[in-house]
Amino acid sequence: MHLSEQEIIRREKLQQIIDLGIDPYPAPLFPVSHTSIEILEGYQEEILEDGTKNRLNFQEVALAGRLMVARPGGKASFANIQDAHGRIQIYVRRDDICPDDDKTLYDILFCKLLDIGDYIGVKGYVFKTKTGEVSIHVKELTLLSKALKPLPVVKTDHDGNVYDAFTDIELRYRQRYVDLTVNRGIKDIFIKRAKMIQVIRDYLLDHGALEVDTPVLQNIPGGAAARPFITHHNALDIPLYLRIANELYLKRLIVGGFDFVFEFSRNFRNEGMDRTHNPEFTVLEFYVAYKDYFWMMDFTEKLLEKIALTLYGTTDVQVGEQIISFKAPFRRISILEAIQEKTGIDISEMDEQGLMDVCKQLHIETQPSMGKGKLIDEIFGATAEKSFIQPTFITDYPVEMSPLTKKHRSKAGLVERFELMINGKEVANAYSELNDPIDQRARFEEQVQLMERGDDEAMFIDHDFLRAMEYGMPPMSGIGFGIDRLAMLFTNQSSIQEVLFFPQMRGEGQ
RNA sequence: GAUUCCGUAGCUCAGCCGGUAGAGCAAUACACUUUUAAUGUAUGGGUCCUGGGUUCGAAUCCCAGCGGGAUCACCA
Repeated sequence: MHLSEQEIIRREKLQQIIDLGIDPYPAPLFPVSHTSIEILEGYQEEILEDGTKNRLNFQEVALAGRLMVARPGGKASFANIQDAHGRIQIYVRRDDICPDDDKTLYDILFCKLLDIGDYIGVKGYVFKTKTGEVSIHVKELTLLSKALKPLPVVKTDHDGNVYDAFTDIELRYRQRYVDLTVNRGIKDIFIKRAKMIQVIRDYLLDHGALEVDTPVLQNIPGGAAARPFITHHNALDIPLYLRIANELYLKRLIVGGFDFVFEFSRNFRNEGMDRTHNPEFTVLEFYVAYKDYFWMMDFTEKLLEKIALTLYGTTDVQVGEQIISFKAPFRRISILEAIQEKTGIDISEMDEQGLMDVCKQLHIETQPSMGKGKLIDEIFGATAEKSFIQPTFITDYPVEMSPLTKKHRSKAGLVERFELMINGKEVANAYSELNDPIDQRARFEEQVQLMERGDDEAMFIDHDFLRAMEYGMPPMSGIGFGIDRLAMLFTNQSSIQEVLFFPQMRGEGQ
């Protein structure tokens, strides 16, 4: 193993610590009593008539964290420790932590052998220094874990200027632990993401939903049009697929008598990666019996409004250069109207050849395998999709590209489906779900024909799913939310990798 | 997958019309004994992504590969 000079020095220090009889990785718990932020926000003192200060709280505290900045001196030192919530200054006086003649703990351990990144625990009382900084006067100091690699040292001055930030994107993603440790604001992105998910979960639970788990390993990868990852079960000697969606399983549960189920589903798709696609990603799907897609639009816009209000206290959220308003209700427009609005072309009565001609006219590439539905989707994607910045429900898609969706109650050739577009991207996809088993079987068979025409993303027939439907499936509406995309919106990030702790990377090839 | 840019010390970067490497922070030592990105002086630290090629000589030019970013295409 190749070690840098600094790593060698730290290993030597580690040995010296051991030689002093100090365990660099002690086992006993450290009784943390407060967090940095509790102290920084809660410290109180009063100034007496004679001008002296009287500390009112935090007479005994115990904190643990990483040593991040040290300004050692001969008899007293200042340093910062960083815990999960922030940084706080500590004041270490030699004669306090070494009350006897033996000053080793201060002179050697603290001044010589501790490094940036080491975990320490301190006990003492809180005071305000003469420069006005709330600090911990340390009475007792414990090494909790020695760090053998040097962290990047990122410094911020009082004007908020950052010096020597750890910015290499590849290193930040590969060593997210370092990114989280040294770069301010990274944790906040993930905390916001977690809060967003919590708001959604609470909202669903408040409306009577049941959170469920369904298989990740599936015999038939159903519920979406996508290329799956394939794996193999040794004992059964069968191929298994990592799920591309959980839709068909949640619907089986509705058949079984639940009326509102949801799952945060990690899905896997063996397709390209870019700043909005990771091979594994999270989709929230939920299904509600006896509802239709109009109900789902109402429910969805209220949910998003609630997320915005909870995270930001307002419905207006800054996303890139845009201010996005999550104030319900959202605009609703059918896909055919949207295309007409953006291009002036009315394609509602066109057949496959007519659509092909429109594509040619608009310089959109087509494949012979594309059916009518796919062509309409291509036209929408090329001409209209990106222009929907404010939340908009695009409704009433062609039946060909929606094999799991109920036929529209009044518009022939269309289905009761909507996609929610925000900032030019699809965030959610929902239907009045198809529950007619005869129709469902026919739709699957059309998918088989598409597959034979060369569409490698057409759906497989799931006979068990059809069987379930034949037992009777109540009418319902369902939706899938791209949780990562939603997290990008609500944290103002333009790359999916910034909202995933560990985005997919190639091997480092050691 | 295509195009394009990038890969130099622990971190951030300079050096790139070829002459075998520099800065700041970090580290080490000494001095100073202190506050708040940054005290001073000195020192150490590099398979310049990897492998080939051109050349007397390659971090620098050429080719291939590996890894990453951006844009485009497909997909959520």
